[in-house]
Amino acid sequence: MRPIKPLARSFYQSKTLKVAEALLGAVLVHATPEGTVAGRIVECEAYVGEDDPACHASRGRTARNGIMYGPPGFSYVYFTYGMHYLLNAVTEIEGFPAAVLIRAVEPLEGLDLMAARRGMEDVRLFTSGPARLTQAFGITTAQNGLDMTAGPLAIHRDGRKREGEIVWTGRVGIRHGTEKPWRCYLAESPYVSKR
DNA sequence: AGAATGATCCTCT
DNA sequence: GAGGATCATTCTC
Repeated sequence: MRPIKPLARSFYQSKTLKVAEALLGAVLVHATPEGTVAGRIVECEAYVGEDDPACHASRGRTARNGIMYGPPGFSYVYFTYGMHYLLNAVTEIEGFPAAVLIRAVEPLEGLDLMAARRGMEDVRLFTSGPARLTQAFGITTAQNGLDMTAGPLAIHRDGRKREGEIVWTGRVGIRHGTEKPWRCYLAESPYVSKR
């Protein structure tokens, strides 16, 4: 009943800010042998090109950030703080490094599996943060570089009309580039990460 | 307020 | 190659 068709590559091959806003309300799905989990995206951030000081590509292409230089619609998953994985969707044309960080989703399917992976029962804390959601979804660097227009990790358009107001603020958890209002979220959602 | 915890990258040899 | 700073965070104290 859920979303059937993943968002196409053309959706991602667009201005990153536009993609970030359009992803609000879309549904992230991850199918694994353990089961399938799904959640509605309620918070995103844009990281745009080598001139964006907060973007991993700000110091040029490396082995780690190479995925962002590739074609749009692929996953960019990286490990940070010695314990956390963060999920991005690559945007814009091939050769231009940019991506949208998925910061929070509203749990829709696979709640039991999310609880098991998170080791807690509070639904509000399952996916309300970029590292929380990757843990709940079972996403690690094993999922880096996957084509999200097809396959086990994908983002689907939600059939429903998007409800609620969209808010833009500065990005969270970065040192440089905090003045750019490139974080967007659904104002009414209780699953937005704090701050 | 600070610890946890390790991959990555920069700056030297 | 080795050493050290830096981290798109979360949880607990």
